Amino acid sequence: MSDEASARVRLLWGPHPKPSRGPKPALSLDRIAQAGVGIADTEGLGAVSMQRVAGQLDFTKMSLYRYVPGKAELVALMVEAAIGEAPPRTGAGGDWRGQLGDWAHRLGEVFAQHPWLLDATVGPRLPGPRELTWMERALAALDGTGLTGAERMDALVLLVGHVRGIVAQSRAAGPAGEPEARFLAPLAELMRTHGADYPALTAAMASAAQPGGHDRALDFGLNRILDGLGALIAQRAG
Amino acid sequence: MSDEASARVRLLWGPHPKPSRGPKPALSLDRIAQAGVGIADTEGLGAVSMQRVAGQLDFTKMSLYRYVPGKAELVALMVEAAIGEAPPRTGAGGDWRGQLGDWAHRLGEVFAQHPWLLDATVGPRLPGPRELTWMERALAALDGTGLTGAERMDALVLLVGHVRGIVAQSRAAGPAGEPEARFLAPLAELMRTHGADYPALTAAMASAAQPGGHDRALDFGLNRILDGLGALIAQRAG
DNA sequence: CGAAAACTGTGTCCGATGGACACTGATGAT
DNA sequence: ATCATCAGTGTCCATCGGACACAGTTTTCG
Repeated sequence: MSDEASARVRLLWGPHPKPSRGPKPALSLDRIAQAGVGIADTEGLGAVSMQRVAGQLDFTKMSLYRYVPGKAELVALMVEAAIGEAPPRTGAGGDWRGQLGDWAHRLGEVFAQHPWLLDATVGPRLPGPRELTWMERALAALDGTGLTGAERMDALVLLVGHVRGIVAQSRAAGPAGEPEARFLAPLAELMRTHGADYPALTAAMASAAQPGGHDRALDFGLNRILDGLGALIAQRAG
Repeated sequence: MSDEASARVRLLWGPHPKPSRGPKPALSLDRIAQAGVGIADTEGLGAVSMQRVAGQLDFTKMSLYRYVPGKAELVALMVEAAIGEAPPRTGAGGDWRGQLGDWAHRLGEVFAQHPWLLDATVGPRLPGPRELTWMERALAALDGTGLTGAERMDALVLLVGHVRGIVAQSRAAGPAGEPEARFLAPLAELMRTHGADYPALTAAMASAAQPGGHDRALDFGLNRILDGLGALIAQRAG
């Protein structure tokens, strides 16, 4: 109804009526989004500002406002650009477990390649077509199981929450070389001084510093979730 | 090592050596944190700025910098203040399932009361003593199960990820009255126009608009997780 | 063919943000 | 009594997102 809201929807969902008169646009939504993604990939979402993105494209900050209503919408475009095409349906129709596992792994890879997606997707926002396609794929994998629609949505939220949690943890551990010393070292120092107050935590961390890393953590939670879902599905079927 | 990092640790973990000479401080870390929490609770984390918090306490913005190195540290204090005391150990020592379920519910309540905690706890940061105590409680519940330390950590990440996911979803749905129309209505409109491209999603959403709400969604995922953990624990024991 | 309309990109301005720094006072140890 | 120490203030700055008016360019219509 409100044209501001509908403009926001149209930006992500189209249509994009191309103007007939006037000079041809020198930029495009795609180029702008890509520039933003590039900055966010290398310097984080905090480094993405209007002037920064415009500068990357050798344009003025205000030029961008001809294409994008505001920064929130720019970030939305960046999310759609970074999330990429949803993975195609894999495996047979009945193998919901394999499909969901594969889906979660691919989602984890996307988050790993664009860690700022975590920051960009907190809070209420409007999903784009690609994001909805991702959701569609996961939900379609649960077709044929006896789960209700609400349960399928809940299972999806559960999966996404887990992947996000793993990525957040892996980002805190600092795979990008040096940040490791900025958060893991102070925490290790803390455990050395206050560790006595957290016996279970110290015990768990002592044996948690294993190889395998976050892929193992992702698979651990994933297997628990899929086991739990499997139990429910089997119960519904039997 | 760096005094900037150690100052950040000392802010959350103490000690706070009180100065002998000079005028007595008119403010305190606690009052500052509480003021910030109050603002964030009513207007969101975005409304929290140095001047805003200072104004709430009838002080100048720069006064706060006598107590807090910067805004990031202020937010860290707010998180510690809002997260509250960790729940005491409940139930018997062996009832890991009941304990974890209770723990997750209490964590969900904290997030529900302070939705901005979602925004404030993205990205790498230094945990405070209360936050670590929360973690300690959950890990302690898994004592006696045959899980390794790494597995217990993974289980914790899994639980937290789920609770966060549920809170994020419930915030998007908009429990606070009017925001519902700003994100659910456009999405419903989208499903009406583009719904044909997302058959599984439309089917799931159609039956998902049930009563029960997010408590049900929280319990659904929680039960799946606990079922999955139970299967692993039983396997290790047997 | 010429004029008007529509559109693009730019320059300038604004309020608010986080933060640096020098300064004035107040206080307590010596 | 003196003086180092510390609290709160005032001023200044770069940067942020964004509003607005303007000049230049291109297409359509009279």
